[in-house]
Amino acid sequence: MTDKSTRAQIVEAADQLFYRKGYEHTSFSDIADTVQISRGNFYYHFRTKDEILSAVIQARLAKTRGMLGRWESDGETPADRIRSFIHILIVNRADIKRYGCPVGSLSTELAKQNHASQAEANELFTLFRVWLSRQFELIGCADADALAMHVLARSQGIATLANAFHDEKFIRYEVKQLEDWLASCIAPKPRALTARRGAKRPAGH
Amino acid sequence: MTDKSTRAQIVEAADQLFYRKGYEHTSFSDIADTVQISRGNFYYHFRTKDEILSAVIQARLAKTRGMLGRWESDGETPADRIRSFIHILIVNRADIKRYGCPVGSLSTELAKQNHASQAEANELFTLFRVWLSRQFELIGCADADALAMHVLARSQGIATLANAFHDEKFIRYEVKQLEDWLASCIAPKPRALTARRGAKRPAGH
DNA sequence: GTCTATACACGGATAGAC
DNA sequence: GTCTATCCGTGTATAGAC
Repeated sequence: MTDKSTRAQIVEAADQLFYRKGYEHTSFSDIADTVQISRGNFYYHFRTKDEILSAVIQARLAKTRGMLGRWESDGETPADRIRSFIHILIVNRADIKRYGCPVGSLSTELAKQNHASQAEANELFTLFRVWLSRQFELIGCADADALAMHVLARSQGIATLANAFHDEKFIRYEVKQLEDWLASCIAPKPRALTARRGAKRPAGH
Repeated sequence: MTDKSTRAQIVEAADQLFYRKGYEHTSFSDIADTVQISRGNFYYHFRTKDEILSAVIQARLAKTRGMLGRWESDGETPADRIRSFIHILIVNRADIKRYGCPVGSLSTELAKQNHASQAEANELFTLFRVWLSRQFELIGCADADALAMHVLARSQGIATLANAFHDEKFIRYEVKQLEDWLASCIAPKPRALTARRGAKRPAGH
């Protein structure tokens, strides 16, 4: 199974490079050099660069599903799980500062190129969106999806500016703000932000 | 002055294309086709692609300074001016949905490429940052710069997700949230978010 | 299954004619 | 000031040897 190993190595190397240099800015040579194979050789494993991208996205999707599953089982409460999500900004702060958010920056790049894998890449966002939305539903929030999108947007903004200004402290500060927002959001006093209509927990879907 | 006209046309075309397709993804041919000149010709106006990028950024800086100046004179209060900033998300919602934020997406792309014009591009962010910060200072907020960064980050996040999900409604919803946040932020009740220490208005700088 | 050799297209860049 | 012709590097892709 040297084949599988080489293929996996290519995907892993491409994953890193696409994140750090961007998809288009990464060349076949870049990948080949990292994996220590000749350029000609790895066309045996992938026919086109697009195929590599697709494999990379699939790998990221699988990895993300695993992570969400772990948060699901580890987190005591839905609020804890949402905090797990917010906390990745801290965990990955060094990379975010240097390369931005892997999900957001890829999505942005592919959107500009009208790339075929655009939809595939957005699945990553959707994964987080649906997962976050379910947590907010469990808490009993009315506009669970809107809240999920809000958390996603805040995270993206933090990553973008931390990257632009190369500022880790900013991440810590804004993460704190976001955590405070979450706390006030899930335990609303009489005068809540959203029109409170009690916890609606749809059965299906 | 056909020279100046052609040069201006090139910068304008490049500006559009860099925004819509990204810097690297835009080729000399793309620009030449738009301006209706041959590829060879426009080397008379610019020596390298990087020079075009630099000119584009300078043009955007000038345009932005003009816009900030207009907001400055048009807005009655600092809060009005900040609302002007937030409101560009609405004004440009169609473009943002399709191409994201011109400032953020360029900054992200250049960061990944370690491009020489990275710092130049970030000046655009700084322009907004300093301007917003001054408005918050005028209002009398303690952490004016942090608030400015917060507004910038929220805006970036909104643009990124609106672009990924091709969703204009999301922009409207989040802009409303941001405006509400601003209102609560500049007129804090006793239990304010930040440790209130009264309005500190530094004279110098 | 991995390598070398090679072909092809394209983008960036230059020289020189008009 | 604009064009054509051309060069070079490199990203992409294939064929075929080992």
